[in-house]
This record gives sequence, C-alpha cells and structure tokens, in this order.
Amino acid sequence: MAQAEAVGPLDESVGYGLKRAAAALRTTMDAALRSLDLTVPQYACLELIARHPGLSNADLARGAFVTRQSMNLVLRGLQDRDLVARPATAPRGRALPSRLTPAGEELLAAASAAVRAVELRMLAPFSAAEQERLLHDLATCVRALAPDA
Amino acid sequence: MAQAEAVGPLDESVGYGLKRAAAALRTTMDAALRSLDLTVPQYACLELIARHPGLSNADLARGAFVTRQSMNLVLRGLQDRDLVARPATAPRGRALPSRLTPAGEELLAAASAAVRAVELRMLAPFSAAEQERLLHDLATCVRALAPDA
DNA sequence: CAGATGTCAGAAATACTGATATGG
DNA sequence: CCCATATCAGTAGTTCTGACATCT
Repeated sequence: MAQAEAVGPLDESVGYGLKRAAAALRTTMDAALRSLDLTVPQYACLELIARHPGLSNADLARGAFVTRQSMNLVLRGLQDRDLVARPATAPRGRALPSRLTPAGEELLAAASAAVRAVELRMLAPFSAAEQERLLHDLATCVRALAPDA
Repeated sequence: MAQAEAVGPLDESVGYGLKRAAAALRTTMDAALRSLDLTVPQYACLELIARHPGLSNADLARGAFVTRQSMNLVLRGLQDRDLVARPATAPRGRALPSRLTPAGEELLAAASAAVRAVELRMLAPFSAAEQERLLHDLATCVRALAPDA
C-alpha cells in the first residue's frame, strides 16, 4: 500500500494526524522487519515477552492490540520456529506463561535494533525534551479516552 | 476487544505510545459511529469526499489508509445506501469522482459531530496551543518517516 | 457466583498478490 | 513507453461474534 499524501483541510485534525503517524510508523516498521521474517505483531509479541517474561496469551493480545485469537496464532507460529516456549500445562489457573528461547532472544536483538533505528529516524527532528513531551502527550490522549487503561 | 493497560517498561517508547493512542482513538470512534451504522473507514470515506469533492477511489484509499480494493467495497456499500454517488463513466481518464448525496451529507453531519465529540474528549486535557503543538509534532513524525507524503 | 483465561468455530471485513484493461 | 487508475480473482491473515470449559 502506498503512503498517504497530505489531504489539506483534514490535516487540521489531531485524530487524523495520529492515524497518519501510526500508519507511517507501521509501514516503516513492517519494511524494517521484513528481512528478519517478522511481522509487526510477531515483533511486538517477542518484545513484550522479553520485557515481561511469563505473560499469558491474553496479556500479549492486549499489549499488541490484537485479538486473543490472532495472538494465539502468532504465538503458535513463534513456537513452531522455536523462538518462544510455553509450558504444556498451566502452573496456575489457565494462563500459559510465555518465555523467549535463546534463538528468540537472538532474533529479537536484531529486530529490536531495526525497530529502534526506525524510531530514531522518526524522532530525529526532536530534542530529548521534546521526545519526552510527545510521549507524555500521547499518554495523556490515551488516559482521556480510556481512563482505566 | 478490551483496552490495553499499561505495560511498564514499554511505555517509554514513543512508537508504542503512538500505537496505543491510535488504538484507543479507533476503538472510541468505532463505538461512537456504531449507532449510525458506520464503520471508521466508511466515515473516513464520507469525510474525505465532503472535504474534497470529486476524489477517486484510489485517492480515498490513500486518505483512509486502506487498499484500493477495500475502499472499492466501502464505496459500493455507501453507494448502495445512497450516501455516495459516482458517475457510471469517467469524465476524464479512468477515475470516477465521488460525491455525497443529500442523504450522505445528512448522515455525515451526525457522524462528524460524534467524531468531533470524541476528539474533543481526547484533547480536553490540552490547551489550544498544546493541541496545535501536538498536531505539529505528529506531522513532523510523518515527514521524518515518509518525506514524500 | 463473577471474572479471566484458553480454545474452537463460523461469518465478515481486510490485505496481499497477480492479472487485465484503459487513459494521460 | 511509463504510470496511474479501475476492476477482478484467488489466497491469506485478521477481526468479530458466540460459545464452552477451566480455574481463581
């Protein structure tokens, strides 16, 4: 899919700007991860597990903004590639805690570097203080829309 | 799909914050448009046509961040509901310029008000100057990732 | 009991790929 | 010739909806 160009009057909307920025980031991340045979949801899954070992499928689905069903498929694919490991039986409740395998950690290192490069490119025009401010503003938007998130 | 809660260390990433904000906005807009029997892409299509009468299917697809095929289906659905009208033959080239019908303008007025309310809620914590700054920052992100957009 | 989770199934919308044809 | 457009077809991945069983 091609990038979207400016649409004039609609550029005045913060919501549209948000969507445009998220779409541009998604497209760029997708291209950066393609050589590693990883989709954005797959990368998000690996990153989430690395930062929060033991997350369940439902946790990962919420964190990657996909459904439980989709994350279940993502998780199975990563398990088939020996990038993620989950116990066959739940140690507590029904949740199966996910963990990265050594191969998963290795691939994530490369993927994380690629994604970091994309984010650095996106944030290049901003100072450290401006980046912090933007991050804060985005979090404020989320809180305003979903107070309990 | 449930809202995503905070994920701790990942909150430091502007990219993740961007995705979270866009997801929250999408979910809230979807809920606001449900009573009008409009999906977000359908609303985006109507809004784009209203602000830029005569846009082609390809133009609308880029503006709404969907593929031409998807926009083609959206457009057909809106035409079947007599909200959008397109000439049977192209007046110039192959592009078929879309326009809103009176019914389309009427429904869009309600949809636009609903969406505006959502955006106002999201931006409530910000001053006018801060909103302008956020809009500018988002545009800067887009330019940094896709200079020719 | 309520709530969260994992899982399964079907329907729907969407995206990707490739191909064809038309017009500038 | 090159490029953008509209359209169609097939495949695949995703979402939605509903359902059921399990565990706290």
